[in-house]
Amino acid sequence: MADVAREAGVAPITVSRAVSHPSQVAAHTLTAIRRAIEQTGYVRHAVAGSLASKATRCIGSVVPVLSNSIFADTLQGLSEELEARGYRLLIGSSQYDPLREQRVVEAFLEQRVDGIALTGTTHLPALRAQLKRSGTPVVEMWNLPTRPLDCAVGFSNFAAARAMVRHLVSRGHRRIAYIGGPTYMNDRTQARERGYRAGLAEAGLKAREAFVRRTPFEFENGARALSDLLSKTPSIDAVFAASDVLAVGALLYCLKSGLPVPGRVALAGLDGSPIGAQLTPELTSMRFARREIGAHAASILLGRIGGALPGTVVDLGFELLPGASS
Amino acid sequence: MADVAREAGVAPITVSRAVSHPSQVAAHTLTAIRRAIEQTGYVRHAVAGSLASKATRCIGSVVPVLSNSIFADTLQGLSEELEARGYRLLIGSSQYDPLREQRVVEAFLEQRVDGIALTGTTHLPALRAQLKRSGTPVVEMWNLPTRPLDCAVGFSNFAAARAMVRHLVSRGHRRIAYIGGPTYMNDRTQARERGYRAGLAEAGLKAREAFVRRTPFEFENGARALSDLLSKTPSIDAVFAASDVLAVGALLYCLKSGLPVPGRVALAGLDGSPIGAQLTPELTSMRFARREIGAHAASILLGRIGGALPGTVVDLGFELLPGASS
DNA sequence: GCAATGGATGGTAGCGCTACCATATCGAGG
DNA sequence: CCTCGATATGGTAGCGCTACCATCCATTGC
Repeated sequence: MADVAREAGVAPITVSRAVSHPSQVAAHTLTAIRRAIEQTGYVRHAVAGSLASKATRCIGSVVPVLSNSIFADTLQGLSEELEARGYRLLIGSSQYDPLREQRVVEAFLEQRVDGIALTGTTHLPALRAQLKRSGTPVVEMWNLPTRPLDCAVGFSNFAAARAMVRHLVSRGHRRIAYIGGPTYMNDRTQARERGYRAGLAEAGLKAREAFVRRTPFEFENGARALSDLLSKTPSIDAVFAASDVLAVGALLYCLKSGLPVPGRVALAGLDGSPIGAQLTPELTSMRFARREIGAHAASILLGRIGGALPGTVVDLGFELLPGASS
Repeated sequence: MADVAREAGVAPITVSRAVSHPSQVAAHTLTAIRRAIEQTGYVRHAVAGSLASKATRCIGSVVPVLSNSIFADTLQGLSEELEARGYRLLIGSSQYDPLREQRVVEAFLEQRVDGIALTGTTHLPALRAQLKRSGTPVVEMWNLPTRPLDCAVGFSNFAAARAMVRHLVSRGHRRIAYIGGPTYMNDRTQARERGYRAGLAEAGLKAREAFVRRTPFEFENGARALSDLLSKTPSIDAVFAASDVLAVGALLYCLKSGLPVPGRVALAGLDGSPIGAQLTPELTSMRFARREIGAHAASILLGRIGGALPGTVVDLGFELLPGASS
């Protein structure tokens, strides 16, 4: 930077301003500095800048996994919105493990990110304490917390699951089984399972533990769970899979086995994934505002960085996508 | 840090060592410092550390998109390997736009990442120059460059595509159409298309432009392209889709339309995506070492940071996954 | 015509850490 | 007993930038 300043015939501080706050520098000075930067091949040292300004212009985000495209859409929304405002996005994955989540967040705090976006509302108490102590703005995504850490944006996983069960009931199904993800430290999955039970209760149906399967989010597991349900409890007439990965796996299993859907068993998912819409029969699912969750999360964080108060909770709702599978 | 030092009764530099190079500090001192850190709630300031040590222990990576799980696997491999060695991964997406790739890399260089992992071997000349000038270790992934920027790890997209055409020919298909991605600044897609033509030429078949479709990687586009091919050139007996997203879209279109596969038209993809294996008929595809590409990229970069010379190029090959769709 | 105003630029100090060298301490060996 | 080397700890300087205040000049209003 000293080189650039010498080359342009100005003080280093003016170069700094030309790079970071161009509006505060006269047009001709700016031109001279830009040429000098070009000539010297200067690359701004963001690390030094962050240290001096006490702001990194980076936001850290934790998602369970990258391989599930539902979170990819949210990250895309986050990233685009942040980039437009001159911020960068750091991404970490927790692999659905709260301890890994904590470690990723600790690394973010060491990097002094200006804000953090977490997936879900269940976090280790130690992590909650660390976040509070650090004073870093935080937004929880993909569910509505009863007690937000700071801010949140998402939808009610409980209500979405209940609505899907209502839909299945309205289609005349009564013996509705459930395939969902593991519930340990996963508020979204827990809420969906509770929504399933609530939907049954509402319709005067009783929830049977024999109708419930919990398994990691992989196509094969959806297929395996359905096959198991059909053999152990053949009386079922519908399956609600609380994730499209599992639902698609189940549906493909039916197609492979020649089981009519919804003739033998009706199927419904959640998440509104693109692949479900391509299948025959089209998978009944639930659309969530995946991209918008990210975009809103970005806005909320930037607002908080700009001085807005914590406590914002945004509900983006959901939309039923009825398909021929139910 | 000064607080911690006072609390533990040592000099700040000893605290620094306790955090960064614990082996150089006596056991009892370490214990005292650890307790002091606990008590004061000290969080290491990685930004200041990076400035002083001239090393950020961060690697930047650019992928075309996050929503395609094939790159997610590579990122997972990268991330795990890096974490195990105390490095962190920054992720940026180019959206298949070389200008965006350049901007993402520029941001990485400003952050002074210790290494960069790029997807593909086609980059804007300005970017190549910037990377050379910066001296940052770089590894190109997912293809074998004729002229590597620095190091590379991947496989021959050309040979993989040609092998798939050979497979289709061996199954008796002669009028083989092609559905691939847009070729602009995308070396993988270009190589696959060349592989397709080479495979045809080898078998004494001539490549017809009317048999070729180029379209962005979305399920719907695979379906649309196949439908278009079947109506405009109904004589085709096989389609090679140079990406599983397009191939799955095409296969689902056949299932929906009641077209027998491979009876009416045989189908083959590339990428070995999990969904293709779940379909009926199972999609013929090609497995690439997606995770290993990332893991190797990490090793190579860390080697370069440790002083290894540039020029390493690793070919991880590919494996044909014959399915019932061809 | 002169103070008041505002825009452009510069000097200085310091962000929090670590590299480098210096120093202190201890036990082993001659 | 003294030297030597190994291990543990400390002092100092500086990484490259920006916040803060000061300065300077041109313009404006009365």
